[in-house]
Amino acid sequence: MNAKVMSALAEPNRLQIVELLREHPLTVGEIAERLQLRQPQASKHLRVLSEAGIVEAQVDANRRIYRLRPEPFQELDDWLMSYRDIWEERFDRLDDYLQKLQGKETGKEQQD
Amino acid sequence: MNAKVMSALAEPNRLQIVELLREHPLTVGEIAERLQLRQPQASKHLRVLSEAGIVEAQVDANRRIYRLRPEPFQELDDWLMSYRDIWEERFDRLDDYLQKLQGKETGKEQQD
DNA sequence: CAGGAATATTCCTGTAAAGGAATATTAAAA
DNA sequence: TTTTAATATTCCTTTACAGGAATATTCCTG
Repeated sequence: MNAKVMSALAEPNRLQIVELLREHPLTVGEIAERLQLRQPQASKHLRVLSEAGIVEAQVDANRRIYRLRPEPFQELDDWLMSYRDIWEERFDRLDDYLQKLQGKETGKEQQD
Repeated sequence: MNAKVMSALAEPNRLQIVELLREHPLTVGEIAERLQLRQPQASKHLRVLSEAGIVEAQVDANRRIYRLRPEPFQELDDWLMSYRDIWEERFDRLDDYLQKLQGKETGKEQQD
């Protein structure tokens, strides 16, 4: 997984921007308004999201219409899939591991 | 989605810890060794991960065996699913939106 | 109980990043 | 061409956080 994507999403306002854009693309001004942000901060956050590949802008004269890009979401999904064993709770190899640890010390003595 | 989870995963070392733990639970010392971290830094990162609910420790006398918790991964998956329209690239409502923008201005004059 | 191993915590410092305010840029409109 | 709207950028300040080093804590073992 890409730490840049994660850190872009780590900021609450940016996460909210992404949630907003889930509905449909929006201009900077609309994003700022809906999220009660000042325009410059909105632009800055959008820049970070953009550099992380999470959003892209379509230029429409004066305005930029921002929308989500699918790639990071696909990557995130791929990454998550590699954890399927864990989050489906089929993950109980702890006992095995404890035994392995015991194994290293065995040869000395065995209490219960 | 929980921004706390995201920001916990935003730090590269912590992301690596999670990737390590995907295989199986590990002690602090082992994590530190494999990731070339000093023990205190490993402990600190594990604390952050722990407070985000991403890992939990099982106490084994002197040592703590850290393992992943399934919940954040499930949440992440749920969150991601709400973006399915986007990351499956079925997301092309931009045209609609542009028309909506045009609509607001229509009534004054219409150039192409 | 003394010593040592594994881990956590604290204190310090440097740095990155977020918000505020002001300003630059670009394109349309008058 | 001046004005205005939309957006981006810069500068400044404050704050959060990561790493280093030292130390505290806990538990085992002799």
